[in-house]
Amino acid sequence: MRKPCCDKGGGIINKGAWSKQEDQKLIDYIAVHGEGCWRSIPKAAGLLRCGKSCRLRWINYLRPDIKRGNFDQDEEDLIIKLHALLGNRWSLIAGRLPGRTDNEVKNFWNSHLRKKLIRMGIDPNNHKPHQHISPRMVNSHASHMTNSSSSMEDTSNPSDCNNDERINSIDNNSRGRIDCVGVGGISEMVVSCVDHDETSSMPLDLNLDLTIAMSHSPTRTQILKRKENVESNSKVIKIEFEGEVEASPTLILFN
DNA sequence: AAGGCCGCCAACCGCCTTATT
DNA sequence: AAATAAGGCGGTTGGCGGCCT
Repeated sequence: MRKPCCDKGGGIINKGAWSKQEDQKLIDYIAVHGEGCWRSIPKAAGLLRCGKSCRLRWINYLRPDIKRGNFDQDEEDLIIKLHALLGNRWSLIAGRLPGRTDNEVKNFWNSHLRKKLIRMGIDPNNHKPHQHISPRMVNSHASHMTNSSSSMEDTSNPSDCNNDERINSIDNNSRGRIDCVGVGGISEMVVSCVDHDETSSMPLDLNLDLTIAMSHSPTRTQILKRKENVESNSKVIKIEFEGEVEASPTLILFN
């Protein structure tokens, strides 16, 4: 059997903020040996930390490919929309934002986006408008969220009024299907539930595999093609780009 | 200038899943 | 197949800095 991750017995384990020396030791060690068995890294690198702490420090702060600084409008929009689809699955959401970590996305959501949605009259938990907010206001909210990058936005689309209903349906019905519909590219994400008994008490288990292949050209992204596989009880949805359309790569899903 | 308040964010904690024996 | 360690994830906390009174 394996030994415990952290030596809770007697060894002295540092906690709290990392010093520059500790950071450097971890960087140096991983530069030579790569990421590997986190449990053995502290001892091997000469750190008085537990393996989990080393992993967290590396993943959230020291990794060279981390994109630091403010979130741009595209990223903000994407987080809001992915949160509507996935809920608090921060690692999944962060996976769609190159260079961002789950911790960073989570913090950004809790400190900025949640409050922003509340100010707009949107319940950040279910992305539904509060009772006193009219559907018109929701439309203007949707418009605001995408106007930075979407040239295909059409707030007069009556389907927009039902957007939050769809979002809610995937939150409450785990084994859902995402349909991409629209004219001239993907104009909206339609979430409908399939293979799920409304009356069952099955726990939420959103099994989505949103595989996105980027266009070879940075300025031209491609229309989504949806593939569906049925694996066990859940739908796995793979999304690839096919054909070309002018749009922001990160927002192609939601134009 | 000092103290209080608030927001941000790095880090910890504990639970769940996956891998290993 | 069962037990257990390791990894991964999301919720929460605590320290720090900036702003306000």
